[in-house]
Amino acid sequence: MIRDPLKDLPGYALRRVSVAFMSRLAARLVRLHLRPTEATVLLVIQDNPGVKQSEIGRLLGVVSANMAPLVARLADRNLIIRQAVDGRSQGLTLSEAGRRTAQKARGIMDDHEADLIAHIPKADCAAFVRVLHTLANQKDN
Amino acid sequence: MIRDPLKDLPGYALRRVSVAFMSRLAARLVRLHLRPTEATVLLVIQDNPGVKQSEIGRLLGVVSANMAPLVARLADRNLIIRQAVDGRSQGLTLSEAGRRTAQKARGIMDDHEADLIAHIPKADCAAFVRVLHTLANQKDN
DNA sequence: TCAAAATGCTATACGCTATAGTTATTGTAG
DNA sequence: CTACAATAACTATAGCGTATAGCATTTTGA
Repeated sequence: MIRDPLKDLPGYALRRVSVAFMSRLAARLVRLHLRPTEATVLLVIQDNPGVKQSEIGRLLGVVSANMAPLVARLADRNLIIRQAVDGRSQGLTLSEAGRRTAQKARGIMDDHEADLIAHIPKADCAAFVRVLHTLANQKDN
Repeated sequence: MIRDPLKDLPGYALRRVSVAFMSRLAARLVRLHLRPTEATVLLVIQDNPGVKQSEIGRLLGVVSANMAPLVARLADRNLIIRQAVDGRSQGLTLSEAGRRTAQKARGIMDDHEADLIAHIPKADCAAFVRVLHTLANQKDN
């Protein structure tokens, strides 16, 4: 057995857990031909009809350069509808197909979150979630 | 303010925290011209002189196809030395320069981990670390 | 001894991230 | 009202970590 110098680094464990978690989520979403980020964008639009893609980007921490092709893909698949709200920005809404897909995506993501929770010892779960939210809501750059 | 349907998903928070954490680590390591994975590989070699790259890959969860160019880069920079242990595998050791770099990398990573810990409310820190290790050591694929 | 496993490798692709730079529109301060 | 700054959407490009497929060689073990 070889020594593991990263054994005791919480940050490294965080990274490993996140990667594994994300890859499982991606595997579940292939059924809908959605990438994880695409799915999250669909959910945001579902909850905020008429939202602008720049607003979604700010919320999710996705720069506009990456929002553009992402939104274009969803529009090309007729999952969302773009309607100009003024000369430079468009409001995004789910199409009928988009609503169905978003609903399924929500189910998948909820299941996936439930799986995560299920693997956490009950006694520590609340603290764990609390810390994650603390860290996530820190203006960490 | 727009609604955030991901607000209450711990898994999503996990992902965001991990990404932010990694990007800060990467920023700190540019000084050594090391990527995060390269730094972790250096540390593993430092702690396990003569280790084979296949062993490192298994430990860190990096497939051999990705270990090959990674190790080649470190060797090209004369940070590590490859010595054949048999016809197909090589033992990896740090060079003098590699030892210096690994030492600095360890310092950076320790500081980085300390920063993470510092941002966690003390009361929940132990539980948080416990959960991370639980999740990390689950056979999650 | 011979087939299976292991090792290192190339080529290639995907997903998320980022920066730089463009065009057009809107907002605002003088 | 004009000039300048900010906003929005976008293209092009790149870096990093991840993955699969396939290959040549060597070692192992039934």
